[in-house]
Amino acid sequence: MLMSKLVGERFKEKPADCSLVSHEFLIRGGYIRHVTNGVYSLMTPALKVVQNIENIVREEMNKIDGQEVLFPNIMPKELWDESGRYTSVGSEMFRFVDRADRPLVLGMTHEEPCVDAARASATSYTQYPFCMYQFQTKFRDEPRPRNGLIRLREFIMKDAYSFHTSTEDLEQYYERVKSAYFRMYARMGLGEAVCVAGDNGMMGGKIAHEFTLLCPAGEDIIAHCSHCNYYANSEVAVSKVHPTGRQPTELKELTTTDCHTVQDVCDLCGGSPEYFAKAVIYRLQDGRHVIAFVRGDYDIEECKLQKIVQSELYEATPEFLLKMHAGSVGPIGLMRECKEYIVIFDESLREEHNLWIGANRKGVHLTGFDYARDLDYTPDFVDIRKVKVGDICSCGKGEISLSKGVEIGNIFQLGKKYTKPMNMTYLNAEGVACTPTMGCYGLGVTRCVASIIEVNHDERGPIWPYEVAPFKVHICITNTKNNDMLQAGKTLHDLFRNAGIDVLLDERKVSSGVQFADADLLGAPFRVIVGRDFANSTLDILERPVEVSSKLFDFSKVMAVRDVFEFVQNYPDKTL
RNA sequence: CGGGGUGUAGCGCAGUUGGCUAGCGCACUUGAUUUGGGAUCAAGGGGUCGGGGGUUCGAGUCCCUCCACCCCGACCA
Repeated sequence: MLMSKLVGERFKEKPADCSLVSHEFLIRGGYIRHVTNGVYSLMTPALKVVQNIENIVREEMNKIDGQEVLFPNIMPKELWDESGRYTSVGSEMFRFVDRADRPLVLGMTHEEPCVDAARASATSYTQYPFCMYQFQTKFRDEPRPRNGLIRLREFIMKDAYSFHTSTEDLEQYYERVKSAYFRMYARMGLGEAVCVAGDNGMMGGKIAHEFTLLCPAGEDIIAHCSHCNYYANSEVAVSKVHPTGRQPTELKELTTTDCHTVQDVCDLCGGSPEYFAKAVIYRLQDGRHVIAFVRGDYDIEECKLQKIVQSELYEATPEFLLKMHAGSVGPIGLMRECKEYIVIFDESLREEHNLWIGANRKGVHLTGFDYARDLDYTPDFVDIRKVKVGDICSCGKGEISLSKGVEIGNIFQLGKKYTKPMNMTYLNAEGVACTPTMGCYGLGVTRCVASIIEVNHDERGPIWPYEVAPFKVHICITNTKNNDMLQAGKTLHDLFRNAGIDVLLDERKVSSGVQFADADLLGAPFRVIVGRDFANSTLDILERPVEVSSKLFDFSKVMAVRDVFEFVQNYPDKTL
């Protein structure tokens, strides 16, 4: 490829509105072009990275017996009615009608067409297990796309679906996929990715893991243990609390006029947040409210609470807050459950015997609360809190710390969530009709492009790992008026191109500074410079980003060009 | 969906209480001099000022309305 013909502008200035380096370099390097909210055109360099990632993923999926397919993007409403997701997923799905007013959807994930295809033919247990996968554009009407290729409304994903005749078989395959994922990420330069326990979200099923790249650009919070190998998304992360060890005492009243928060009461009365049973109130789908008590130094993890109450959570109504004396809500006098509300206690309160609570009267709190003595029922303590730095890991030995992470893949054990409602069955060895169990495995290809840059760059641009690099070799000719130099560059270019190695030749009549800056943005792992040392019959070869490692090659004979070629081809670390 | 903001050349921006032919930097074209880290000089090309409507002798500027995009939040495999 000739640099003068490469479509896509490169910029010197950092564009406004780029808070991530990957976003900045993708725009500045001419990799992507913004089209509309959360939608980009992928120019040649970006598409080459996508294709290189796809090739890695394809190889690894084939190694675990995946078969590549392509499901459609346009699907009829009826198919999504079968699984119940036409109504359950909400406005994240793009919906439209055709000329005959038939309702259609754009694919945001492909369990439905996959089950539809599989159920037609996989009717005998002898055909199991099997796995189908595809690379497909997904459409999701995200509330807030952002950060370049990290969060898009239209993006490329590898999604895979496996079918099994037993849970054990699914679990075994699940582990094979896990290993394959680690191999894929290592090959594409995301070797630091970790596998974390995750939420199953809209996919359903019980067991779910996410592959997460721990880096500051991430939008997820990942908890991990300093001792064991525990990693979990904070949405589902569990921990043990340090009990305060405070001793039982009598109930006493505190006057807390104008106190609205735990901190207000602490400031006025000298307490500490962990003394409190704090009330957090949400409204439920059925119109009732949930009053969730958690120790004052913790916050509610809404994802966990939603699962406990089996409902979405909404903001509490002002009427209810007024009636309950929000700011002074406490457990004494509340029923466990009634027509208006339900009460839930977090585990962090189980060991506490001298809690500060609201008195359910404006401007009054109580100290010395002991649920065993002061409630006429024993609460069911459940885990609804966000883990916190310094918590004890469930292993009992390590401490929890929190990091940001980008979710670059996820795997789910779906069970029969789709196969059952969609009436997929096979006959087992006894001739009995059974419902297969299913797993699904996603990997965000476009998101990986951005993630690779996040962890492989310097201040001048991306440094692509060899296997995903859009161009493996970037040849700069610093004086294109010199015909010999031009010819040497072209010879080398043709050599690489004819060997099937992606190569870029910068033969533009621009200053070397412009060439080098553009080369930095395009991030080829090797750079060959036909320049000032050409007069001494030598070429420079650089590996990004270490300019000091430049190596000079004798260029006095044509054979020496081949030396450069072989050097790059045989470079020991090129697959790193 | 709530709060805030921005729309003027490919990109980044200026444009005063309404005023004359709509400007600047980068990029682009041509010529000359440069050529190992984003060169210099000269001459050029490129605009429905987001769309529509209104006020006015006159609108990039004021009013109404619609749209798009960005940021914060809610939300979210």
